[in-house]
Amino acid sequence: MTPVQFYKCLADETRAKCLMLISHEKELCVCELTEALQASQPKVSRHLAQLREYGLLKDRREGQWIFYSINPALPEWAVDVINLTTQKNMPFIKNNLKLLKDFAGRPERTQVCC
Amino acid sequence: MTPVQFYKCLADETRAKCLMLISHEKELCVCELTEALQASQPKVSRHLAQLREYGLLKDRREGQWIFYSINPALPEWAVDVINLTTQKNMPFIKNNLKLLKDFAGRPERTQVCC
DNA sequence: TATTGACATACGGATAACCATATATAATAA
DNA sequence: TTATTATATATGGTTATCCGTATGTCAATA
Repeated sequence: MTPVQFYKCLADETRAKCLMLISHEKELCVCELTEALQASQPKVSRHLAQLREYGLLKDRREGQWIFYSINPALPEWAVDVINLTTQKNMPFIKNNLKLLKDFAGRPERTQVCC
Repeated sequence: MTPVQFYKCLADETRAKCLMLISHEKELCVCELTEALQASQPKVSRHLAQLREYGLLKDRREGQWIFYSINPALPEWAVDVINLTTQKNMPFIKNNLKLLKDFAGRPERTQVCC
């Protein structure tokens, strides 16, 4: 993983917000992100697939849902960059967090994350 | 400056290496970066202009040379990201630092940087 | 003032990135 | 087994990004 590959993953609004929301919420499924971003399902899914392929996210299935979280195998500096970006740019995802909070269809988690 | 705008600046090898080399050396001129990156002058100049326009770099003229350094007006989190990336990815710029060190045509600095 | 060296910018053309739409898969429920 | 819900992938078109080449600008010097 070169720095350039890593930053290409962050250089798109959909991907950046997915990472920041997941960094903030620890774990989110595709439909939650679709709602929070007000984006189409294939669009969100495609970007999540890219983040998984590049090793930034990991996924786990629970019933019909697939939950995404930050890949613990990611280099420490990259995790630090994601968390720092999230903490210092909360206004960037403020509206998305509200949409997520107001989303009625959020699935129950039976397993605790991490 | 949104996080996405910032990371688009880092999502290109030429720009990422320019930022990392400047982060490491404090200040570099265009001809030094052109040599270190083994790239064409217009290519380097164009990317530096973009980094300046987005507020990541500042420039100062000294005679014929234009020296670029990290813009002190940049948000702290962004400076931290650049420095962290540089410190934790030295192998990525190792060859470029050697080319810079071996470059015979480096200009003298009459002013001290920063 | 003419020349040289350092740097910036303008202009196409090539490539990569992104998106909407349609369709496929996988689990669950009827 | 059929239908439904959640998610993934494939296809083609559009836009953005990047680059090489040519040229312009500015300062120093002859």
